[in-house]
Amino acid sequence: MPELPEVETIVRSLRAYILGRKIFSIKVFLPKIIRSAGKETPDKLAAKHEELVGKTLINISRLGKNIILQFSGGWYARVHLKMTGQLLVNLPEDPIKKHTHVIFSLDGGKLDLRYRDIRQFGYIQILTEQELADWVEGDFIGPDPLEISFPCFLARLRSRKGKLKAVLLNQAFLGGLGNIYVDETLFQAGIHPESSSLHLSDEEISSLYQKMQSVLLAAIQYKGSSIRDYVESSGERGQYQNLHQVYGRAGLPCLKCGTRIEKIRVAGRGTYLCPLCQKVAR
DNA sequence: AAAGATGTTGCAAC
DNA sequence: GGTTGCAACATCTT
Repeated sequence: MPELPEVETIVRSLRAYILGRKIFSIKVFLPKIIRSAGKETPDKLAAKHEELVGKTLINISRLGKNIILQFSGGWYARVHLKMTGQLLVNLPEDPIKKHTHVIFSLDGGKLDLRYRDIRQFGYIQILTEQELADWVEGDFIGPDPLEISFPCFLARLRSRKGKLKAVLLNQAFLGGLGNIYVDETLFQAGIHPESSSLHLSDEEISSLYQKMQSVLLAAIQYKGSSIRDYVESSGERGQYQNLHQVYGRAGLPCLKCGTRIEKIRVAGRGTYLCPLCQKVAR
C-alpha cells in the first residue's frame, strides 16, 4: 500500500496525535506481526514488546517506507506497512475493526494506537539502539528522493543498469518510491519505464529528478493516494488518487495527448503508461 | 465461479 | 549482478 507520500502523511499525523505519550499496555492478537530483530529465541521475542510498557514516545520518523518510533530508554519500533498495513489512532471505546492485530494503549488507557493489516504482510520490529543501527547498516535503504541532490542522483543512476522502473523501485537505490509514484513520475518526465538506465541523456535524468520531486511533494500535500486500504492515522483518506495521470487509467485517454493509456508488466509489476508520450531509451 | 489482480519485498533459481 | 517467478495473505474484479 503505502509509498513515501502515504508513509510521510502517517508519520506527520502520528506526531500530531501521539508524540510524547506513554505506553500503558500492549495487546498482541496476531503474534507473527511482531517480527524478530534477528537473534531472539521465540519465547524472548514473544515478550519483547513488553519492554516498551512505561516508555514515552519521543520521536517519530520515516526511513524510506519504514516508520521509526523512538521511545525513552533507548528502545525503538520499526513498522513496515507493506501492502495493507495501517497505523490508526483511536479512542479505546471505538469499535475494534476486523484485521486489527496489535493495540498499543497510551496515556494510562485514554488513547489507542492500533496496527491493522488485512493481508498481514506488514510487521513491527522492537529494537534496541544497537539493533536499529545494525538494521540500518545491513538492510541498506538508499537516499530519500526528496533530499538527494541532483548531482548525487545523476551519479547513482549512471552507476546502475537495468530497466529504469526496476531501478527506481529498488529501495537500495532510493528509499520510498513504489509502483504508483514511479509510474506517475515517468509519465510526467515523458520516459518509458523499460528505458535502459544507461541510455538516458542528462536532460532526461534532470527531468526525471524534477518530476519525481514535484509528484511526491504534490502527493504529500494531498495526503497520499487512497486506492483501497490506505488511510492516515485518523482514518482519513488521501486525495492524490484524483490527480493520477496514468496509474489505474488503462484504456482511458492520456491527459496530454488523448492516446489510450496502456497497461503492461514491467519488473513484475502492473505498469501504466502513455505509449505516445513515453518513449523508450534503449 | 475460478482465475487474476492488488500500494511490498525477500528469496531461490537461472 | 540482473531478471523472473513465487511466497506471504485477504479481498475485490473479471
